[in-house]
Amino acid sequence: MALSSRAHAFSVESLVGKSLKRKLQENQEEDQPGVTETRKKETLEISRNDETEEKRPKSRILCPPDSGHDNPPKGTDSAQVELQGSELWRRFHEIGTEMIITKAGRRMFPSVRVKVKGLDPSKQYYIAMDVIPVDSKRYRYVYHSSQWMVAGNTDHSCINPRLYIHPDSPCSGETWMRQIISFDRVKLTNNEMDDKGHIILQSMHKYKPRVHVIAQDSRFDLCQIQSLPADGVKTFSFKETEFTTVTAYQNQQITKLKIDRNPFAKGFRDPGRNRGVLDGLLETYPWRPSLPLDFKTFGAETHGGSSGSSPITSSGGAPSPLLSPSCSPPAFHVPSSNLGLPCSENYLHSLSVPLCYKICPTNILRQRSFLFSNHDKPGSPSSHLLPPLMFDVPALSSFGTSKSNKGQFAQTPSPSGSMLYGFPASGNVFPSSALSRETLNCSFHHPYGIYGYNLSVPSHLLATAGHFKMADTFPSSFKDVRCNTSQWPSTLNHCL
Amino acid sequence: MALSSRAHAFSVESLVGKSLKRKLQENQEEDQPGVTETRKKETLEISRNDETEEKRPKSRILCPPDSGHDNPPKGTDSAQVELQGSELWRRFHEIGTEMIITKAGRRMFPSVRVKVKGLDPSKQYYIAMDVIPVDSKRYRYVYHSSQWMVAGNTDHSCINPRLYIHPDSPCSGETWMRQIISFDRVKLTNNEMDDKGHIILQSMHKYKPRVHVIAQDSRFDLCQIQSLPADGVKTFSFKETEFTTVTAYQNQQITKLKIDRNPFAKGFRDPGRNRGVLDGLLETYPWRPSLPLDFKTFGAETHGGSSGSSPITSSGGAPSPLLSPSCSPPAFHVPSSNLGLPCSENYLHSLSVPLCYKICPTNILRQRSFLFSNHDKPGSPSSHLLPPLMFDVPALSSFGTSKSNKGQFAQTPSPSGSMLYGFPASGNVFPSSALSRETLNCSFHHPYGIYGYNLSVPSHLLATAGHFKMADTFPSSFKDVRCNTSQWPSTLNHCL
DNA sequence: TGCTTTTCACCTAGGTGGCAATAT
DNA sequence: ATATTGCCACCTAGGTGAAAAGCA
Repeated sequence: MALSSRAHAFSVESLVGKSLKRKLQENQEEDQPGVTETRKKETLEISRNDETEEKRPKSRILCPPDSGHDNPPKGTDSAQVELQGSELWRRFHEIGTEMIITKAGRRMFPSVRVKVKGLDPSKQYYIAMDVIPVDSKRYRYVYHSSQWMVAGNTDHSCINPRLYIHPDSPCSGETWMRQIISFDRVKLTNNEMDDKGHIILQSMHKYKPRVHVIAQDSRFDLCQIQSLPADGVKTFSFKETEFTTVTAYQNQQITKLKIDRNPFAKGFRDPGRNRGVLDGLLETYPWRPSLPLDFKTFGAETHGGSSGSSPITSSGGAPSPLLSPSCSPPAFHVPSSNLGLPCSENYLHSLSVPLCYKICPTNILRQRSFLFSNHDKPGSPSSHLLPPLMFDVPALSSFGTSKSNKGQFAQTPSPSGSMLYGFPASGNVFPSSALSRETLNCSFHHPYGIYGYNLSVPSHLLATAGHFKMADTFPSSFKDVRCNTSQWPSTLNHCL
Repeated sequence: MALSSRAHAFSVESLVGKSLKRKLQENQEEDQPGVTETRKKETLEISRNDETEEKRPKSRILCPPDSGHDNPPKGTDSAQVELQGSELWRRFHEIGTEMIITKAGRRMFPSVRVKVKGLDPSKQYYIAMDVIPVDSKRYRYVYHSSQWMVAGNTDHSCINPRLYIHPDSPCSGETWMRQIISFDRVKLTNNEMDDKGHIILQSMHKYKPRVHVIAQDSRFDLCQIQSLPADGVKTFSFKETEFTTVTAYQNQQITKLKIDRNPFAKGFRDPGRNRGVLDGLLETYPWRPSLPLDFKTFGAETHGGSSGSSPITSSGGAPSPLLSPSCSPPAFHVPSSNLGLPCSENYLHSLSVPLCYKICPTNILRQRSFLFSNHDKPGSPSSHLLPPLMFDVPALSSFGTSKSNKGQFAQTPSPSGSMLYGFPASGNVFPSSALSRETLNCSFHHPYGIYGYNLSVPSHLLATAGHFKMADTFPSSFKDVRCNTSQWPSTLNHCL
């Protein structure tokens, strides 16, 4: 790896020394062969919680700092948020996380990814992120001591931080809870005049991202609210996500870790090193249920972003078959499917993929084909891993797909696709995947529209049972095809 | 350009001859220097309408074939849909449009893009697309005659076509009408077992895309509807968008036109030809308000996709400063801004960009900063050209941006970004851009969050006036920053 | 003999850190 | 003496048609 000559001159040796010590400790934590993924996670949680606002042993779920507040929010009372990829965050945090900010805007790496629990499944929520100053100090990196030192004061009190509303907002609690909520696409800028909606920060300052869960007032139509309720907001932050803003990396350990973990920086990786290829795979496959290969290279250099591949078991509700990776590459994760198929090699970072839905192959299933609609943008782009309701809905397209469909998911780029046989309806139509499976009475042998989306697949639509009576829609003259739409809904109602 | 040897052997000469004749005609239509953009458009409309279902001279707005139907839809009665990029479609249609279908799914080129009028601005609509058979024939391309011949019959009556719901759905009529509604990301497949939501077609058949405007029943909460109303659907189709499905191009004129017009096929363009570079620019800048350079190369080969650069004036409401290109490259268009700045060279095809909003630079504007929310995913990815409500909202960030912001828009990739100072609210909060401008009392000198999105920016959120009282949100101890959210909404209500 | 599938080079589009030039 | 900016090579990710191979 090419290192900044300046940084090299001052701190290489001390940094490397430090780094190695930490690695040894981490290996002890993370690389015990007999420890289950979950137990490893818990171990990490406990140690991590030493730094978080609220210590909850054996759980990484973080209660908001303002819980029990005088004006208790409605609809978010029991909300819990857990940081995903906390191992990677922690590794950066131990070194002293730096985030580059540029005029044009720079993504965060790692990015903030959370899982939310305790929401009312039927309520609508906004989820948002902002970045607030950790203190009022300006910092300066001292190379010879490899430390950040206070270099002055800054008054942040008059700065209104920009709030980044997660693009899937608003969305039902159920849908939010089924997803990994990712803020991958947030960009940081030092341009005070930024007009691109990026989060504006000052360089050489310390900041901390926050996540807000905001209840949508149910009295208002989702599309007609004129203002938000005065309550119903719960805020979460994580100590390990603190970072110092820079315009160029100061600590070369940070540089090294970024290069190692961020797939977009792969070009700077040292090809001679042990990791490299396999680590890249790990980042590409942030979550893989059962391939032992994934963990082969979990040596001294791989744990941070990838050892976290240990799934996080959802604490509320049924354990999800699609679990979150501990690493937080900006990539979006393509769950292999809840059927245990391995992910194909797709780094679906800024992929735009059609929503997931599986539709009855009408040539095979001549009778009414079902389509399910999830109005809550289930395949939302930035929601990783956890398949939307859609994912279970699907169904009959598995017939005959064994040969052709494997390894094909995520080849689609479209961030837009929402495919229905009928009409979109509520995401709450099928509260459980079991229902849709039963409804469809189909067997599952293949992935069902498991497309991880990092892109904002703005689909708030979704599959619905439905069908076109083609015979009706095609008069003998095809010149003026008319869609007698009154045929649809009555049929659809059967499915909904 | 390398041509299929087979195709070449049979039909090169006749095809080229045909092609040249058409080009001459088209040049007559489109390259009269004294004719305004709008008039050119109208000329084309008239000739195009010769082929459309409903002939409406001087207007390319197409009434749906089913208007006046027994069961008149509610909420879509007056809906009108006009095809964008019809010049390009028409050029393909004259040759005999072919669309490649593959197992993995192939995009359409041109893609279907429409503009909708006559909606109730405050109502919610879904907009969807499907592809239906034009007839029940199977076709075969006869090289020596360069014609498609009937080769057999097919029974389509039992096939349920997949309906592709536009990812921005549901969305208010106002927002829909402000956008070019693009179906760029639709993919066609010949895989009957497709589980990726692509539109399934049979090769060597003729099809026609349709666009459906579907009224959302206002009695239901947008997020809680269980089924769609039995009425309120209006369907539109365009003769010039008919195409024959193929697995490999048959007519080399089609191949040539695709290569010339589709930026992704640029690698196959003949570098020695006149067009090439500048045509590429034209496709990259589908709409440019005033740069004469854009039209310099409108020679024999450029009209189809780019001559359409002539803006289409919105028939309903105030003329939009951001108009649609006639061409339909799969790219998404980055309007230079409604302020007349030229687009930077961005082919924002699968770009994911943060929503557009411009926020008061708080360092300059210390008083309450405004943030506007458009609940209707205004910067939606697939909605090209026409800026969402957001675009006007912005405001004060123009201070001091003159130097740094030019040519920067669209550098952002995030399909997700929704940036607020406060909370998202309804897209109907600011029914006109004038309002927001007045509200903000700011001058416009620069682009305001003009980000074209092709990606599904699933943002149905949006900017709202708002502010963080940082002094309140930052207790002296920054360890546990708490967001006393009760502070927000009351403030926001002032703005909403 | 057709038609389909696979693979490929060549594009678009954009996210990385390095590095030299330029501010401050 | 630092900090910032702009440009770059090098990545990821995916959309093209060509051409060869495969299939019926």
